[in-house]
Amino acid sequence: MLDSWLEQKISDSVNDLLKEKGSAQSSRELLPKGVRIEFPKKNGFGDLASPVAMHLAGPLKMAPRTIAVELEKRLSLLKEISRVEVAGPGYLNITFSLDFLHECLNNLLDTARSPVSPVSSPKKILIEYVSANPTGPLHVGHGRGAAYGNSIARILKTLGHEVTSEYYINNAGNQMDLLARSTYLAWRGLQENLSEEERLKILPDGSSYQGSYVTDIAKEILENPSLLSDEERRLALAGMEHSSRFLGRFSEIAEDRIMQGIRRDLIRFGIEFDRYFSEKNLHAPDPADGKSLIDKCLGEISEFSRSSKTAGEEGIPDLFEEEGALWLRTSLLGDDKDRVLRKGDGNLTYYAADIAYHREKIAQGHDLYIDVWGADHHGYILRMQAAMKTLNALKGTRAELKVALIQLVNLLRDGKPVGMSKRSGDFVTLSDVLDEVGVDATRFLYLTRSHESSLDFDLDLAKSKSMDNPVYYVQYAHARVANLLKQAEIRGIKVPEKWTPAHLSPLVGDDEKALILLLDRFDLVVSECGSMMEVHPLTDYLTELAGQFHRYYFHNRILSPESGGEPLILARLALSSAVGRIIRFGLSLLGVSAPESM
RNA sequence: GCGCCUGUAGCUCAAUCGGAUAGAGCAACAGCCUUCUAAGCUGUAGGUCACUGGUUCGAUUCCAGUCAGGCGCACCA
Repeated sequence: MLDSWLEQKISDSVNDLLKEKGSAQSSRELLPKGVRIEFPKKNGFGDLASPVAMHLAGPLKMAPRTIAVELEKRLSLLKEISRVEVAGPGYLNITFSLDFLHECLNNLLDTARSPVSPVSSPKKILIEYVSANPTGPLHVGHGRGAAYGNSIARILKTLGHEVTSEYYINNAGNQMDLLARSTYLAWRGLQENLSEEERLKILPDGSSYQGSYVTDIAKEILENPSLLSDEERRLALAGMEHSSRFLGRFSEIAEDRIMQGIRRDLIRFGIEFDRYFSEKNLHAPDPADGKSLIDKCLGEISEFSRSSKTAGEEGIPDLFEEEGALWLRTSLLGDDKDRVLRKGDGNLTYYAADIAYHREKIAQGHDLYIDVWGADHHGYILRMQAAMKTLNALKGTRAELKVALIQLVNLLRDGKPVGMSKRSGDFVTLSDVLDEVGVDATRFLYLTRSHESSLDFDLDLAKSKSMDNPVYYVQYAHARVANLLKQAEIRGIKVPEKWTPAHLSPLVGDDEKALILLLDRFDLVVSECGSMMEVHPLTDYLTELAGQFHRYYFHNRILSPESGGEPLILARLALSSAVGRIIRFGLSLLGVSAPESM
């Protein structure tokens, strides 16, 4: 809040200066990116600093230091600022008055106000994440996408956006067929010794899903007679000749059980979706006209391609038929080649379904669509962006699509990578990791790095309850604050219902000032997370805040100061509880608990 | 071959969409518990920001090229 306040004041001063110079221009015109405010890393450069005089030097044709001195004259008149210094090539180093800092801290203590200010123009956002195929339990890679997507959603919501979250269930296509066959194979295997020949009939290319969950589902089907009809069971036992009559049932049951497991893992991980969207719904024919949503979508694009003058040019891909297939001209947007929607054999591609899915998204009228994908899908981004252009053009919408790619997770134990092969079934599931290290550490550690960097997830570190482990470091700071307030109560210290700046006036130490400045920055950190679509600035910030508080706590006897009496005790308690509040709030955005004691 | 991500201290990573002397945490070394939680704190040491050019008042940041690692390049999903 201090930064936006200062930005405004400097902007005013610049306008004032321009007016005096007889210029018709405004600060906004000369500084399209706004007045830059920096947080000096080192002491001695003021509380906040701005290089704005350097930025203005070019357009105004004046020396940066001359501009800085002019701005200094105006800024130093403000009672909120105790000192302005022109330094280096033309920096403005600003030091705030203590009264003003106390006022800011008082705002942070006011539980009626959110410590995060809302964005000026809230958007309607749909975020799709996880969307793991229902062919097996969530693994550690999915977990990272889940933690990221969920925290971004929480952050955007806190910033005042209207956020809906969605999970796309890829339950149509070959991999579901393979799952059904794998389950069927396991089910047969439980009842008889299958010949190699029979196995090959069930799984012609030999590969299958082999995790223990497949056997579990097969066992359940075997032990619960009501899952299959007598007819289905009879045909299934007879072999693959009538597979079309029973494989669908195996597929349904397997998908249902796996999705149940996925939902259970997600809830345990602190994640609930507003909606699950099933790919099957896109393929199902509408009883009214016999057409599926995909048919309708392709029909619309096809009609648009014929009738619209812009289709096929100006970066708006159109639809065309060639070599017996149906294509979208994605090469218009720099794709290596055009992409197939309906194959020569008449079957639809995954891409076609995904376009229809995004058409359904657009129909809901959001401003921004966020898709969170694994990094291995990056080749798909251009294609999807191309389809969005076409959809926007034909729908007359301006929906924006942002894709966040989540890089790989390397799971380490004893410093060595843990193998994760889905085929052999020995991969580590999210659930295993949660059993071993818990939800809090898992979520926090997933979010300590930019999603664009691959992440080493050290199981031993995650488990360790020591200072190496940032999540304990941060949570411990919160527990310390809670304990201080409890101790104060035990000692009969009465904490006021509502704090006022007068309560805070004893806070004059350098470390106290620094803590207030750091607390004040929280607002900006969260808003940056939102605009950059990154979560790790928040985990970094919380670690820094916790560290600064631990140091403060160590060096200052909060409940029994050397001197200063009750007013100082109260003031320090106020500062501590502000720290507690911000840590609690920040952890909640990460989906991590803030314990009262540890 | 083409595309995307990454290259910063011994290790894992930051660096506020071009700014001041590039910062943390581990690990190493030297210290601090009669106290509101030592799950903590203090100090020392550690760097050719992969390399080479370019853009400008200024580059770890932007551009081009080179090298290295990861991932992806289907009428699969």
